[in-house]
Amino acid sequence: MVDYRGGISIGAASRRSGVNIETIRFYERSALLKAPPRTAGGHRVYDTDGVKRLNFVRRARELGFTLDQVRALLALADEEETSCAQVAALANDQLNAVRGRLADLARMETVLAAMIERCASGTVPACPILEALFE
Amino acid sequence: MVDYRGGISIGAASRRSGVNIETIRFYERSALLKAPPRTAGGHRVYDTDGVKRLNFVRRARELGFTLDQVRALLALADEEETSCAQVAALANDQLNAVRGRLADLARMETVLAAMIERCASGTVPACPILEALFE
DNA sequence: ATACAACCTGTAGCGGCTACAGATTCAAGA
DNA sequence: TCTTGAATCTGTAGCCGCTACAGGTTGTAT
Repeated sequence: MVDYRGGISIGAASRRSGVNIETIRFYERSALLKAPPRTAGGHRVYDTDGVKRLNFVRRARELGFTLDQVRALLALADEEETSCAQVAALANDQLNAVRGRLADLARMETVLAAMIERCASGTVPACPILEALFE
Repeated sequence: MVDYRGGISIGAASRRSGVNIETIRFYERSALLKAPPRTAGGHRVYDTDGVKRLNFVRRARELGFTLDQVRALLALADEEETSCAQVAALANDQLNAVRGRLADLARMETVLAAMIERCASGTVPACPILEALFE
């Protein structure tokens, strides 16, 4: 009864942030999030700030930032004078990485579509897809 | 001198196929490739067919097929009557997966670019990127 | 014969989770 | 208050697709 007062359980924090319970614990182990206070019985207690951070991590992850980058972003967010330039630099790196992957996938799409097209249209003896892979 | 005759070493096969030596051994362990014959001393010996298969795997991987899919493709390639339809089905699955990932990345690109744009243009008090991540 | 590159096996690590097992604690009803 | 049953706890292992060792053995050129 002297429990969770004010705060919420990890399950509730998970529901509110959209971050899996196991993942929250994993983030804590990975020093991505600092360990929250505990109830007398040892259960983690989260407050609104904790949930905010979980949301932050989830959104950053959805944008493809690595855990290292998220750690860096969180550190910057915690500084007194937020240096927007450093944040923008990280975001720019990530934008470039995303664009690189987009280009890769676009190439893959083109090749796959062409292979399937060739397969559907022709009445070739051997499978043109396998042929293409063997070259 | 009774070695490698006809065939080539794993290093040569690696160079010719563009597949890392360690990765070749990993593929063998993963039952993706069957174990090649050995020299008297135990070194792997590859022939042109082996190199062909390595190239096949590399190309399939470059198109984003999982190792399970590559295994399936190789199995289909080894059948007497190659059922092109099954191959095409696998390729289609992969095309859909690629398109899904493309859509995800496109979304990520849009959001990142918008965040950076906002950061560059405005002379806002707090960093707009961090704000956006915190929402 | 010697040197040294290339190869061998086995194991462990990466990132980013996810999935247990087995023990404990919490909250609600009787 | 007692009892259930859900939620939480820790610790460990697994997933994919490699990559990187360590420590030992072969292959080849001089």
